[in-house]
Amino acid sequence: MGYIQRVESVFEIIAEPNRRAILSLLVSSQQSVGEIERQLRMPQPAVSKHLRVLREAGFVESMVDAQRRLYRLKPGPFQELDAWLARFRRFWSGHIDALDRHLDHMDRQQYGSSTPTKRKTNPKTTRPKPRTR
Amino acid sequence: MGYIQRVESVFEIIAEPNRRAILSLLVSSQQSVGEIERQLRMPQPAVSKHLRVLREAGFVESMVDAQRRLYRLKPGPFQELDAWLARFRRFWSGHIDALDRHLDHMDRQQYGSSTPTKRKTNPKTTRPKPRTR
DNA sequence: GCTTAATATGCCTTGACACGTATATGCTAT
DNA sequence: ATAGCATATACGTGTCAAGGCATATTAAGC
Repeated sequence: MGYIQRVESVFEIIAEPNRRAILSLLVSSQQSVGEIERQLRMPQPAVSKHLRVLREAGFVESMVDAQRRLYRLKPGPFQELDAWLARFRRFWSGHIDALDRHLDHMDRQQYGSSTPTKRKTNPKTTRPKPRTR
Repeated sequence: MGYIQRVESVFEIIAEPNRRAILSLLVSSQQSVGEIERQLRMPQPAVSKHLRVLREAGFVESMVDAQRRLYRLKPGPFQELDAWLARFRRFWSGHIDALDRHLDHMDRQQYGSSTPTKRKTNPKTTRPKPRTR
């Protein structure tokens, strides 16, 4: 962990499972490093390192309590995540019409979410020779 | 990119900036690989690889159109992200009372979100000798 | 058949990051 | 001052994934 202030995006921060676990712990109430360490069965340096990343990214803030540090959530990055998600929310929330418009924007053909190794031959679609480039 | 089906979490998927860019592109409408390649100025193999990751994670689905593949969004993973975020939503959305309750759950002391290298001496707090462990 | 366009995949390299361990720093009470 | 607890940091290491490049696959038109 060098001295260079790596500005990681909020997305990279929450990509780490242990960091998400810490955040989930802090939802109930603020916790000290030792409490987090015990509840998550995680070595103490790991907890401190993750907390540092979370703190520098604005997810948490720390408070001095004798020898301990109490950590609690801060809303900023969560709002940022929510703002990003909002752009995609029209695809599922509320009514389905936005999704539907998107769906039959094209004639229904075979859709698959897995690997498209075997392709169906599609003899009916006659298209001009591609010269797009 | 081996044959092993690596089940990455949705969080790891959207941690990649280029993948987020692709998802943002697909918000407006479905796009072919070539269109994404040109708009994002990204080499084609990179686009295909990211699309594969997104497809296997359920973020997008592909549709055959002659030699091209049209990709469009799928709602599932976004709902999953939204569900995770919902647990933290009480910290900022709606009324502030939930946040406030959390705030003055402890007496206000010095809070800082940056590195706590210099600590203030806190002479008033007299505590018993720590014997927790 | 061949050629070209469109997309997918394989291989290799490189860099970032999480982890473990040891150590440093800070605080409190005796 | 000294000891012990709590937390932070430094260092070395391994792993994994993104990027670059070449190549394979598929489709369409000649």
